Amino acid sequence: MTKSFYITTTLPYVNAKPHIGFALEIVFADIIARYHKLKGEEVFFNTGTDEHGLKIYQKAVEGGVEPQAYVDEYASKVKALVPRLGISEDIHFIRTTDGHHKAAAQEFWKRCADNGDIYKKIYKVKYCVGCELEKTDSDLVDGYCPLHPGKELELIEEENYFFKFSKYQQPLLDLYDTAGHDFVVPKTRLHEIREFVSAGLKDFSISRLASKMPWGISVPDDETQVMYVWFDALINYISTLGWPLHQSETPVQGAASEDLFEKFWGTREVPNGVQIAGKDNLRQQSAMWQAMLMSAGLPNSRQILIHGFINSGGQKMSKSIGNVVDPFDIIDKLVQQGVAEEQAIDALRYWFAREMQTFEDGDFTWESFVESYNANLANGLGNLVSRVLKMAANAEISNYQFLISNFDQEFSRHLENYEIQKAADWVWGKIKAADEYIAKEEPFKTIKSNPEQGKLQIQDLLEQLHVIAHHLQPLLPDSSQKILAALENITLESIPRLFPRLD
RNA sequence: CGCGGGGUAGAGAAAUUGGCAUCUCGCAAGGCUCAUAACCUUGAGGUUGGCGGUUCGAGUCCGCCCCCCGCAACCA
Repeated sequence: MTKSFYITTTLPYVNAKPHIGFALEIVFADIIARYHKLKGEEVFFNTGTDEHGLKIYQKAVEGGVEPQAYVDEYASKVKALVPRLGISEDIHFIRTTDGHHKAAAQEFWKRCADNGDIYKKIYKVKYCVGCELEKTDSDLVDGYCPLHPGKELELIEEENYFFKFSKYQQPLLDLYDTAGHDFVVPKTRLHEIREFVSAGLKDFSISRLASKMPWGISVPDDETQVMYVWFDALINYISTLGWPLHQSETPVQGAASEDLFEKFWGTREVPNGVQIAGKDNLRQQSAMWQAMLMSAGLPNSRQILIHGFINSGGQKMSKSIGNVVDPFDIIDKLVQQGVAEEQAIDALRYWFAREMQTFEDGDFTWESFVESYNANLANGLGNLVSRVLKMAANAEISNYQFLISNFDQEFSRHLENYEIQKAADWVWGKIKAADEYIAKEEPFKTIKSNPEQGKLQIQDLLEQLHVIAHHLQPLLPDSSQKILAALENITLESIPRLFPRLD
């Protein structure tokens, strides 16, 4: 039986351009998805857009458009950006305004309610008249809104539905103990969430008054309330698989036609869902969502991967500092300097994979990006491809029967553990080894003194290059294909010039 | 004493169970000419934040102190 692999990103909220952090996340997910696909597994790779909520509603109203029209426009923009990061073409893209998602969210709610985990409670919110917005305690500075420090906050009461998160404290702790040390990766995040849950859980509100915030999914059997955005958003992980198949009377456009849920999300005994998210999402992914799944009587996730943040010039990216880095600006900048678009995309993917420590924070500066590009892509990979293929063409070796086309064990182990940086390091170790081989054996000399021996050395190098290109497939989909294609039929004219040096 | 993560050449990072402090970039010298002014070799550069302890031996284990960064719940 073919193994099945499921991975999902979080869904970006559609009120702004996708952030570089999301680009990092989806590229990581894509590398992992491609790896599993190349191993012959059946892969379901999910992303999409989170489209409900107050902010979106307000933006739409400000712009004088219907919320649906507003999110349609943004969703199509996000969707269009996906191929610009070299993401697998067969990725599934779910929108939380899709009909089958809404139906799934309502069914999910019902199951939690049937299990006695949803109740109504008066909810007090602090409201800043200046901003005309609700404020949470963490928004406040010394008890005042930082934007309107003089104004007293009003206390508003409204009745909302709450989810019995507190009931799941022990079940969650049990889950962390039994699901394995790699339930949350890296371990330190598992430790963090365990500490958080141990400290005690408070029930949280999961609805809003429809009269105040109409842009959401209706609460079943209560037209006056809509679901609070992220309660519905998390459910996309399974609604994308067509859950709950048997509850949907009429097929909805975009919904899966076969029962993909068990195949990819797995069962209680063998959970199979892998989620990747930023460190800001640790609680939602590994505590709240897990409690929600338990409440609905569904299998938990298999694994949750928590990546770090990208700082800019040593500081947190923020609009007020003006140091926000847009991933598409990086690509555009490379293109302006003469790098082909696909190569620019691969260069960005390279940076995410190799220059970011997979689960730690990283720092982006254009200078260090260029430095790493020149050292590893231009001088390292690109130059090696040129010199090896040129030698082969000169020696009139036009093709060669390659021996190895499996992933190396060590490389595989790194990717199975989601250690993307270590996997990339492995490949660049091979590149270095090939350069050293050339310096040591000097096949360009041998070919003159002892043609037969020289040919063998060059074939050895072609083999090494083939191994490198094979292992680069998940990381640099375009460049690796160009190298593999060039190896098929080697001529002086067909040598690809990958990653021209930047000034 | 709220929770968690850090501090290792100029910069960024590695270092199984304690066992020669290593790698990349940058810098200096040499080599090579197949290659994208690339590639290879060698070298300079360190009190591993501080003090004390355990040990034949500590970046690693223990104690105290100093500094940095996240989180602190309905910010999606």
